[in-house]
Formats: sequence, C-alpha cells, structure tokens
Amino acid sequence: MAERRDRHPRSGLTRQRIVQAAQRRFSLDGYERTTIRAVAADAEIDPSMVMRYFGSKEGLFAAAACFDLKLPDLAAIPRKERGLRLAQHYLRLWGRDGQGGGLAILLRTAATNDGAAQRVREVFRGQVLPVITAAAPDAPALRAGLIASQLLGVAYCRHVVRMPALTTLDEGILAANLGRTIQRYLDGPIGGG
Amino acid sequence: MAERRDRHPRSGLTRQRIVQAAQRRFSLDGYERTTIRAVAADAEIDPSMVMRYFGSKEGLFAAAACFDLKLPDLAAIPRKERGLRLAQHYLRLWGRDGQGGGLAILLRTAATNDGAAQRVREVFRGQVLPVITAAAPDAPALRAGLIASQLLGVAYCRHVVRMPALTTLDEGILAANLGRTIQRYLDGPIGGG
DNA sequence: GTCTATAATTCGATAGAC
DNA sequence: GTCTATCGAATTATAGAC
Repeated sequence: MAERRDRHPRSGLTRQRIVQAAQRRFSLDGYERTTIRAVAADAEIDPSMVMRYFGSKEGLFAAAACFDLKLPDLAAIPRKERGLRLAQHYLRLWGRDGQGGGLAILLRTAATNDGAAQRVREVFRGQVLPVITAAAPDAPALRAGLIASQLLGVAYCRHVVRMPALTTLDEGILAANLGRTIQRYLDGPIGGG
Repeated sequence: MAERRDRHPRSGLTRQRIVQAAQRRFSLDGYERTTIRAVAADAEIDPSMVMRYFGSKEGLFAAAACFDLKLPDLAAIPRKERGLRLAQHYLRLWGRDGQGGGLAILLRTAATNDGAAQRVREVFRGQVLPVITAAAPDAPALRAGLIASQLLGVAYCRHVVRMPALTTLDEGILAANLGRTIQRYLDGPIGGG
C-alpha cells in the first residue's frame, strides 16, 4: 500500500515532512510559540495544508508527540549494572542534537500544555513503571518516581535551561554518576529511615 | 516614605496586587499563555494599569520573577547532615501550595522563554554554585550541577507534570532519599571511575 | 492536492478623557 | 492615578478557485 506512485502522490511524503518540521518547532519553541505558519515554512508547503492534514494545531501536536523510550528489559541485565545501563540508554536517547528524538517536545511543552503533561504521565505509567516494577517489586512507584525525577531533571537542565555545568559535562562522567544514583533508587533501601 | 496616605495613594498597594496576580498566572500558565488582561482581572484593576506600572509584559515578568533560594550556609551544618538539610530546605521552599513562593514561575516559564531560562542559570551561578563551592572545593560545578538536576527534576515532576508517583509521596520519605543522593553528590567520589 | 484570500479572535500597546 | 476606546499585529481556521 506504500508502493503506488501513480495517480495521487498519496501525500505520505508531505505528511512526513510536516510532522518532522512540527517536531523541530515544538521541541525548540514549545506549544504556544510554535505557529502553523512556521511549521509550514519549514516543511516548504502552504500553511493551509497543515490544517488539511491534521485538522488543528492540537491535532498536529498529537501527531508529532508520540514517543517511545525504548527501555531495555532489565531482567536481561546483571543486577549491579542496571543503573548505569539505564543512564547510558537515556543519555544516548537524547543524542547530541539535544532533541532526544523528539523527547524535548514533551519535556518543554508539558510545562505549559496540559495535554503534553498528560502524555508525560502516560509515558511514565506505561513505559517506565512496568520496567521498574519487573526489576524491583517492592515500592516500584516510589523507585520509578525517584528515577524519573533524576533523569527528567538532567534533561531539563541540559536541554531546556542549558546550564553550562551540565552541558559542558563529559557524558561518561555524567552517566557514571547518574548510574550510581539510579542503582540505589533501584535496589537500595528506600523506606523512611 | 511609606507612611503618607495623603494626596496620592502612592500606588504601592495596587502594584503589590498586580505582582501577586502576575506570580499566580505566570506560575500556573507560563509566559505566553499569561495575558495582561487576565492578570489585571485577577488584581481587579484595569489592564492598562499594568502597562503603566510595568511598561510591558516583559517588565511585568521581571518584576514577578525575582527569587531567592535562601540557601543555608553549609559550613554551619555537620558534614554528614548537609544532604538531608538541603533536601528538606528545598522541599520546604516549595511548600504545600505547589508554587514554591514563586519558584514555579521560573521552572515553568524557562521551558519556553529564553529570558526565564537565563534567570535560572543566574540563580544557579549566583546562589547554588557558591554554596556548593564553599562546602566542596573539588569539582564544585559538577557537584552543583548534579544536585541541581536532581532537585529541579523533583520540582518538575511534582509541580509541573504532577506525576502521581511524586505528588502522593510522603515528604519525609522523599526528603530522606533526596538527602542521600545530594549527600553523595556533595562529598562522594565523583570522577569518571 | 495545492494555494489565495480572508474571516474571526485575541493580544500587546497607545492615546486621551476624567 | 484610573479607566474607555482603539490601533496594529499576529494567530488559528475556513471558503473556495485552480
């Protein structure tokens, strides 16, 4: 169904370019400052085409903001290495472009858009929590919440606020420190004492 | 100079009410979604008064977003208690209203406003970094950066995204876990190994 | 499928009466 | 000091020609 080039151009390519441009804009500017006009200009098509394909600005955002953390199965990783591996996976996910394959969209947009904040909660509940629960059946929500707070905080400092103390940091050193923290959140003592 | 009530009302009270309303709006809605009209409505005055007092929307934001972390002097705290004390101080700063005495303004607004992001960097450089440097002269920027990432991440998850895993959490347990993490970021091994 | 033109809002900012 | 009225610009969204 994706092979036919006769008759209608099938619009798949245009749609893809709009989504890519939208991801760039949303991740750099957030929801309200991103305009359909700017997205259309980036995609080199007419603004009204965006409306035709996605109905509204919210529809465009929904199409641009579906993401997958691709978290590894912790059961397949030696117990003592899980923290470091999670940290490395997370940092690699963000890559060097600072967009995190689109993760910056949620991180930035969730600050002012309720729909995006809900998406972040869904990603946590649907992707992070199950993985942590499988590895640490006791108090998984607490452990997962602590891990999420540390990892989201790192992304916030590096890619949203762009603190020099974090952006100029060697990624190996950062991974090692985050790894130790996450390791303790994973299997360390967690109770009130 | 604050005693005279004759002649002009001196405007101090009106100004104060505008700033309070602006802090509420900015912290709840972020920068772009906050309108001067809405701030004026909350303050129960005319929108044009906001312009008269603060010149522009940016001027209003600048007046509403000057904050002080009031960090304690770590030298006066026993070495082993510093992490926990910092965590407790930070959580208390946010209080139970979830606005953090205005801290939510920066946290939320920095996501889409460059000026606010710069403010956050200044708060880090001017308030956090010096305190950490005094307590941990080796690699203070790295240690301070890690601490900031964990604490900003907690605030982001609790008060911006409102993750249930963090919002329903007992504050004592949260403080204990953050305290241990910060303590290691403060005086633990930090290098690449 | 693509683009032009424009409707309908909304907002920041200004001018000026009182 | 305070408020009414309004300008000018920008935005989302729609209607319709090609």
